[in-house]
Formats: sequence, C-alpha cells, structure tokens
Amino acid sequence: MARRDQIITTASEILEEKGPDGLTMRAIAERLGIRAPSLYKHISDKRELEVALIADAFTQQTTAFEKAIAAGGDTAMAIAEAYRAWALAHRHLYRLMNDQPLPREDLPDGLEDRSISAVLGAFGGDRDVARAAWAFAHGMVMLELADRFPLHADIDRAWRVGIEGIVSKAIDTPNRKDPS
Amino acid sequence: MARRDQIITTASEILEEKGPDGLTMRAIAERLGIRAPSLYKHISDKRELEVALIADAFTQQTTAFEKAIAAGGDTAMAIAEAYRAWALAHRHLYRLMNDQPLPREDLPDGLEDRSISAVLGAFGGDRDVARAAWAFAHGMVMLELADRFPLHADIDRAWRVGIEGIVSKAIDTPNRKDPS
DNA sequence: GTCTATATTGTGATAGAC
DNA sequence: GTCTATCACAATATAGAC
Repeated sequence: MARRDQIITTASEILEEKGPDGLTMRAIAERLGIRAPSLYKHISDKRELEVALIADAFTQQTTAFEKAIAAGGDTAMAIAEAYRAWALAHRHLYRLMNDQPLPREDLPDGLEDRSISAVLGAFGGDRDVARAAWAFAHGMVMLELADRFPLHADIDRAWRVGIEGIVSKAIDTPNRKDPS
Repeated sequence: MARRDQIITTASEILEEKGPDGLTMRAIAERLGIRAPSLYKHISDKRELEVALIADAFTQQTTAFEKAIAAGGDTAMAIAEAYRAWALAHRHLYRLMNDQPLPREDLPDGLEDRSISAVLGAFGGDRDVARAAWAFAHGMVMLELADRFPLHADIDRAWRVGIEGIVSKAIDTPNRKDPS
C-alpha cells in the first residue's frame, strides 16, 4: 500500500478511536513509526486528509444503502436502519462528514447521484420528502450520538413513527418532482 | 450588573459573533477592558461559563415555545417555526447546547419539565412522537446551519412534510403514555 | 522519504504583588 | 478585583541536512 493510503487509513482509525481532537499529525505519524514533518512529503496539509476521509465515508455509506435496499422488505425503514447502524459504527466520521458543507469537487464522480438515486425511490421520487426523511434520520442520529435522549426513551419507536409518518406524505403526493 | 453576569453576557456575544473558536478567555477579557487572569476571580473555569450559557439558552428557547403556542394557530407547526427561528438566530449557541449531554444539575429547577409540558400537547401527549418531531427539527436545523441543503431545495416544504407526517402518527394513537 | 531543529501561534490557568 | 509575569502545553507547518 502506498504511503499516502497508509496515512489516510491510519488517520481514519485514530479519528474513530480518539475523536477529532485526537486526530493530530503527530498521532498519525507516531502510529506509522515516523515523525510528523515526514507526513508533509505525502500530503500537502491536514485539510487534504480530512477531505479524503470524507470521500471514503460517502462511498462506504452509499454502499451500505445499496445493500439494505437489495435485501428487500420495507425499503424506507431498511434504509433508515442502515443509516443509523452506519452512523453509530462511525460516530466521529459521521460528524465530520455532516457538520460542514460538502466538498463536492473532491468527491468521486457520480457518487452523490448514485446515493440519491438509490434512496429516492423509497420516498415516492419526491426529493422534499426524501430530504425530510434525511433530516429526521440525521437528527435522530445526532441526538443519540450526543446522548441527548433520556434513558427510558423508546428510540426504536421514535424511528418508526418518524419514518412512517414522513413516508405517508410521499404516498399522498407521489408524482411531485424537484424544481430545477 | 455584577461582574460575573457581565462576563456571561459578553461571552455569549462573542460566541455568536466569532463562533466557538473565537470564544477565548482573552477575548472575553479584552472586550471587558480587563486582563484574562482577572476573569478567574469571578468564575472558576471555562466550563462553568459554558454551562451558564447553556442554561440561559434553554430558558430563552422555552420562552420562545410558550410565546408561539400562546399565539395560537396550528400548534405543532408554530412550535416548529419558533424552533427554527430561534436556532437560526443563535447558531453557535444552538450547537453548544445540543451537541453534548445536558448538564441537568446546572439547569434552573423545573425548566426541562416546563419546556416538555409546553410542547407535548401538540403531539397528542405522546412522548415518542414528540421526540420524533424534535429529532426532525434538530436535523433540519443542523443541516441548514451546516449548509448541507442544495440551493434549490424547498426547505419550507420539507418542514411541512416532516411535521405533518409525524403529527399524523400522534392522531393515530392519541392515548399512548411514556413508560417510566 | 526520512530526519532534526525550529518557527509561529495559540490555549487555559496559576502565583503573587498591589 | 485588578495587574504582570509566566507556566505548561499543544497544534500545524517549514527549512534544510542526509
């Protein structure tokens, strides 16, 4: 594996283990057995590293959606479960990729379209409904990651209520298209 | 105004203007015309300051809900609009208060109950439905604050779809109570 | 492609004089 | 309750030798 790829892989491991504050150039270098300044022979700055992590994350997430849809069943709920599972398994990466504007220029070509078209069918092709479902899922995940739900809260039922309620609006108006 | 209160007020102004990275002890002191070490005669550390900001924020937000409800109309949608408006007007404070576990011990007594009971009626008294609505609102706001919606997205319609869809689940099962 | 040495900048916080 | 002086630490990044 090329050194650059090792650096990115190592960075992603450290991010998940130690959180964003633990992701320092020194920490990456140390785990690779080299000194921090040597990293700059392979990447130009830390931001380039973050962007690479975000791009990888999106590819992973899209693949997870496609798998969930291929498995069949209630599509919207299956996507929601895949969304939650992926986020909880990559909590720091999830925040990194969703807490700032998308670096679209640096994402693999066509990835965003691939992700959207995988998911859109489950919401009657209505992009506003799909966006509402996305926002709901994002909110549920962020609140769970931040430990903001009370202990006794029935998180599974909140997911069902939200997804079913929003999907029902898609069925009401199945032919709406996105303005462009 | 007591010095301690001046410090908290100043901190909140700086947070909103410069974001969390701009909120330094030196910046607060400078705006007050004193030196940073002097702040420690009034507060014990920076965390105490943050907690005070969070407590103030909750009081403000709860009052905003109560006003929206008192104004009448579609209650759930009115609360949603108040939620969005408050968050957009206090973007950094909003993140500070929702991105970490609640420091419940340091909040004014009864405030959380006051907020919940104000809002719960709009969701048929069903706490899971109310939680779903909260998550939806949180997700919408976070994505809007992070600039993650495309320019042409119809954000108002997404809000309507989400709130109406979730509220409809409350009407389906109006008598459900929270487990305790 | 790695190293050492270092620049630069920043943070929260304490000691002790006045 | 304010000050000066300073600690202790950490971060990203560059220069230049090897």
